[in-house]
Amino acid sequence: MAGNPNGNRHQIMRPRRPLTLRDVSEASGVSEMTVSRVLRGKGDVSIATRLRVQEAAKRLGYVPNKIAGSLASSHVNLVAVIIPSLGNMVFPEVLSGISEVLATTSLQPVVGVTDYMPEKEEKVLFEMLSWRPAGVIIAGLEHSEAAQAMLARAGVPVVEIMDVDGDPIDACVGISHRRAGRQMAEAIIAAGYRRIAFLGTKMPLDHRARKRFEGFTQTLGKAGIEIVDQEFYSGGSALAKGREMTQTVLARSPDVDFLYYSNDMIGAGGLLYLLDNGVDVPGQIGLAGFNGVELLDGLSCRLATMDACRRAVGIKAAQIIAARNADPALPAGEMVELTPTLDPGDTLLRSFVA
Amino acid sequence: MAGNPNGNRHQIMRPRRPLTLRDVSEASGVSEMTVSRVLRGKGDVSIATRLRVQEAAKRLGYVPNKIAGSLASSHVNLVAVIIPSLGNMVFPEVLSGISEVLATTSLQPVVGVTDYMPEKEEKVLFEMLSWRPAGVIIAGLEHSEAAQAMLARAGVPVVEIMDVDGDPIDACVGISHRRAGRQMAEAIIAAGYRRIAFLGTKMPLDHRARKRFEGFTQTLGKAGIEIVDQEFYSGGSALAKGREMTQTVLARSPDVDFLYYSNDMIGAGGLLYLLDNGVDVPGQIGLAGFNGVELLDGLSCRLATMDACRRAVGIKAAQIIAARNADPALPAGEMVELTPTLDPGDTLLRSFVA
DNA sequence: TTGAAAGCGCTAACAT
DNA sequence: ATGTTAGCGCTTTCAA
Repeated sequence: MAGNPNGNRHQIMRPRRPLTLRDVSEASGVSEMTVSRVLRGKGDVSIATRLRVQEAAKRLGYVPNKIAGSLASSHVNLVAVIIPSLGNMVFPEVLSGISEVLATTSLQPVVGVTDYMPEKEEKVLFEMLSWRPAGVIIAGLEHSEAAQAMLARAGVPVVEIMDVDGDPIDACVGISHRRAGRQMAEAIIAAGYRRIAFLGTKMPLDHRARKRFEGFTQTLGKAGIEIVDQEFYSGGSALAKGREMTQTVLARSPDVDFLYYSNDMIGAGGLLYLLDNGVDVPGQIGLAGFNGVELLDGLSCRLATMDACRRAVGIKAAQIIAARNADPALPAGEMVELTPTLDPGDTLLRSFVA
Repeated sequence: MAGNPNGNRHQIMRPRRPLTLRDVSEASGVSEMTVSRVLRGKGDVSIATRLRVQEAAKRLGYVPNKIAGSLASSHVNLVAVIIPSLGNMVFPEVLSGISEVLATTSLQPVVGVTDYMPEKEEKVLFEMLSWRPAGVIIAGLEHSEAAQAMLARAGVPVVEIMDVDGDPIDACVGISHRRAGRQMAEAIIAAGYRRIAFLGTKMPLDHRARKRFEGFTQTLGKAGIEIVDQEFYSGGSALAKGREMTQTVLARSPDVDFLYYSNDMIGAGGLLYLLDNGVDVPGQIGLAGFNGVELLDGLSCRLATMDACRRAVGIKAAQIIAARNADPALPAGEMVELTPTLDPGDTLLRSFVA
């Protein structure tokens, strides 16, 4: 420092090899073991050594190698989160609940996306398990046999989320989509609608939408009502698709009085279409979607919907992982069924009965 | 198998220790090394041994340990992707471009979210670098000094995305937001609007929105026009916020004739508000947003916008990482500026001049 | 409070 | 085509 006539040449050539604990050890004159203790904040280290080590680590720009650390300690702070998609607003909200909780722990979420494809789910799961995560949060209860076997053998907490209609491998947090479909059917019937159409995603891929549909038609059936028409879609902008599908259904079945959509975005598209065409909503035609997508707050007319408790699901799932991680002796198989609330918005006539 | 009178008791007790290569080796009677070769598909292994090993691995349910593998080979197939948010439609689309390209390689994206907070970015980056990823894709050109130092020292390809207005550390893929702001200003002026307001996110956090704003006001200034009013927001549903902000601005500055929004969602909220209130769009008031959010296709009136080339950015960034990963001798510092296209939609009067 | 030795589960490099 | 040896960079365990 004092009087060091170092010229202003370029920085010292950096070694292109990543720094190791040993580099910090040599730079600070402290054993590797003690450096490791300082950097992890474990064990008793004198304040003096601690400072020397920290200074050296910072000066060198040392970034610990978690690969080596995890191998040595057989502890990985990663939680695998496997979801079908990031392209709609539903899973990002689950994620945000998960992140929020894990941020209070030493755990970190790692996200894998399956695009609703079982083979891809299997692949992503295998890939993630090969990093030996501390836990797995995975959407849905339907998985290939291989995937189920992997989850069962993983030896870490597994939380299946979003759905409770089925047999969980371990823990489970979600809502009953069958019940949600039934509840919506009841509300629609109570409001006096009778000629009801269903508009949804192509469903073999989306088990939750399928279960809602099943619960829905089942309850209608008990009331002696049959779906008047149905229409399915796959790709594209959901809003535009909702418009198209609605137009198609109305052309084919001009006498429908209710449209039940498998998600809010296509529902909103349908709503906009009807309003543009001067249809009396909810007098002539009522509508309902599913999810409680906050994104749509701000439409001139609020679509009836049912909240899927997405954030709450993420929070609870992460809490289970965190708790079991902190205390592996905790019992497995926790089951949490959340209760979605029906929001009639402006597109579902209020019924006279409660 | 034949004649084995095993009762139907529960499955064999599974050892709660994860399986290792050694287990597969013993089960198949093949050396660990050869098992390793089979499982990685590297090196010459006779078809017979290959089959024996694969059978054993599948039967046992062996999942390789990438932690050990990566440590031994010092190759990690992870690409760190660091973005500000998953809650709007912009970054998921970038991600999908990245995934699409990486899916054709052995690399895998791992996503970290910063919530537009520099400290969090630093933390997430440190955390991800400690897994020694094969590359880093990170949004923006503005990072804390510490973050810049980490990126520069990481020893792997770094691609800064979404923005080209600044000094990249290594490679860079994006659009010029200053230019985008200027271009939009030119179009608005050409269309004859003069009393222009700006409505946006609170900007210190969002450098790209800030740069658009700067380019925008700069070009207006050259034409002797000053922003009539401005309004900023932070949380909440963007659509609803767009409504609110628009109402606020109109109340405060009833004579505005153009509203420039920092993103499409709030722009759409504003548009819906104006239409609900019978304002003549784009005659009395014109509007424009930014991003080219496909989600909004399906609104009765198409908002003028500018495509941020999100998918293309993701694709190009991933290609750079993949190429440099395949051939580390490739030159660093590649710079790709994409050209956004202005879509006047239905909310920006066509100008007479080209 | 600090250090030395052993090894986590796998793969590179070198046999054979 | 297959096996053997020596680590990868860290942490655990034990000793001082």
